[in-house]
Amino acid sequence: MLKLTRKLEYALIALRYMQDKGDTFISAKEIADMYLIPQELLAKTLQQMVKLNYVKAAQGPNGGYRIRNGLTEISMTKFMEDLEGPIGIVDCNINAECIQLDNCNIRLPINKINSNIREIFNEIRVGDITS
Amino acid sequence: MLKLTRKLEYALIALRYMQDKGDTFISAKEIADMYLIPQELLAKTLQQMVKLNYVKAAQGPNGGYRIRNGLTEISMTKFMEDLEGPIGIVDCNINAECIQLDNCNIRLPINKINSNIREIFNEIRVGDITS
DNA sequence: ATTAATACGACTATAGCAGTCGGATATAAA
DNA sequence: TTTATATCCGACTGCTATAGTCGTATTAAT
Repeated sequence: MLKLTRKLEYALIALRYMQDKGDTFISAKEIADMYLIPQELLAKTLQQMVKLNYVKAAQGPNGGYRIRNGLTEISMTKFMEDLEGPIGIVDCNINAECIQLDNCNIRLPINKINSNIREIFNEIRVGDITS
Repeated sequence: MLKLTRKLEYALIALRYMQDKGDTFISAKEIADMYLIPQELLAKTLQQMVKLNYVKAAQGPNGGYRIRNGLTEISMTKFMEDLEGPIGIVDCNINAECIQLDNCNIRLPINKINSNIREIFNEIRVGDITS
């Protein structure tokens, strides 16, 4: 219950590591070996972050990934939702295809809680974790 | 990501319904029919809440469940953890069997976030949802 | 007795997540 | 110009927590 995904964990670990390394390109392999993360999975995650313009990639030998400038300023809500889709502690927060809907007797307070959680992550920046 | 379990949803829906009905015993079937919830699953959840002394049960015809007095005052953190075990957005919040541990470079900030989330649910009482 | 309810353990099913594999492309260095 | 090392990307398999089902026993009102 209320778990983060591994992808998110791996992404944050990688970002923090790259952050420490400054401007040089770091390969997925290096990070995977360092933190005992499945390399393929981490690579895919990094590639997704390339598309999101979170990191920059360089191919070929001595290639790898480098963190984008200013990334640390974005909120965790944006970061998480970019990687994993909308945060919703129940399904109707996301797709609203629940057979209940109006009938549901806990909908409003649950929605409120969901907002609270998004708010928490809004106030945390990626840099708060990776620095 | 960051989902509540169905069990928890069903429990809250049931509690709210029972709350509205006052002192009479309500059968699992009645609630299940009303909210299109799998009856067996709801029944098991209610039975778990009996053990937790959250609700009182009466067997036989006209039996069912009744909400315990004062239940609405307990925190959502306690409620959720009683039903589903510890809240932990990552595994090391719970069992600490991670191969990383000291090596992990995001452990502290992630732990902090976990505390924040537990804090949110600490400040919400069950009655805030069921009343 | 019959009926309608809880009690409870064992079982199966599902789906989202985690991880793997194969092959293509790019590029730096030898 | 060949080789080695990296990203890129889609398809695939595996796993596990959650979700849901079933059977049987027990209880109690009518």
